[in-house]
Amino acid sequence: MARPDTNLRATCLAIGVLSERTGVNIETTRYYERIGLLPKPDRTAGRHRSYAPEHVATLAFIRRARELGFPLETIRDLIRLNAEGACCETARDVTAAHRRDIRRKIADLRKLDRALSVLIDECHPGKQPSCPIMNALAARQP
Amino acid sequence: MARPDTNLRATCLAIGVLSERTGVNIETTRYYERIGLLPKPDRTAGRHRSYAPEHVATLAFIRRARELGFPLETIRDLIRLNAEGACCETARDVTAAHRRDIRRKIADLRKLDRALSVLIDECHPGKQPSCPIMNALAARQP
DNA sequence: GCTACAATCTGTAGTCGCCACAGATGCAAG
DNA sequence: CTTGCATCTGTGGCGACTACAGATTGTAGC
Repeated sequence: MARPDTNLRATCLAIGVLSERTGVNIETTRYYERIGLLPKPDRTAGRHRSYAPEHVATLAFIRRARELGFPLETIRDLIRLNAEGACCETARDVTAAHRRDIRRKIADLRKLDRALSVLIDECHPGKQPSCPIMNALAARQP
Repeated sequence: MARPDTNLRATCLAIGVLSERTGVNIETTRYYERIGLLPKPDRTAGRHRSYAPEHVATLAFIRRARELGFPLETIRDLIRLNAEGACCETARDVTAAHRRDIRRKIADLRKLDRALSVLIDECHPGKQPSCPIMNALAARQP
């Protein structure tokens, strides 16, 4: 009748197992706890952390959000929203704002790409008296 | 005959003037010196930094390279290359490598953009029982 | 020369999101 | 009981700055 995980302890995980299961580095997990992103787990008699299933869920949540590039402070908000439920609109807004950030970064990087490409295209090693790339960097007056 | 800047001191700049002229923050300029990117300038009797024209040129070089997104360690190499002259091929290689980095970052960000867009498109606030964004983040098993 | 006030000085700590280490414990198997 | 791995705490590093605090120095007006 009583299955093994009727015992609460049995479902709890050491930090190493948690790490493997979620793909989050041990040190990173402790870091998340330190900054208050992951709740403090119970401890064993010897002060080792003992993670309950909800910790696994939260850490996996954090990992997936990180994979989507959300900053930790935003993830903090998302976790709160998720706990509150009924958050679809806000979640959408937060995600859309994040996508705007990403797109801004892409635009910035594309500008760099174009500028670098111009320099590279101008540069024909061995066929010019001076290097266009170095000239651009060392330009007297822009 | 003797023009004002026959006097060497006259062409030297305080850090504030250097900062304005190159557009590099004062603190940043000192930081570049600390990490050995910008050579240490002479000092006045009162230990204030006194920058010669070559410092202006180097700092302007650094600034332009930073605007192109080169990391400081690469800029260190570029400065050395520039001082050595006859560097066109290497400069081109360094720039091309940097462009590859930029393009990799763009590709990564575009992946994020697409993933976020899928979530945003799936999310229609008020028309669904649960939020697709939150479901994706809190997914039981990926 | 004196007095304000601005500029500069040094040194340190904070940012973001981790990762790595040292040295001390804890724990489980043989 | 010992061996050897896991975990503990605390600290410092990364990149590229920025922001102070508190002490000097430089300079302009009087």
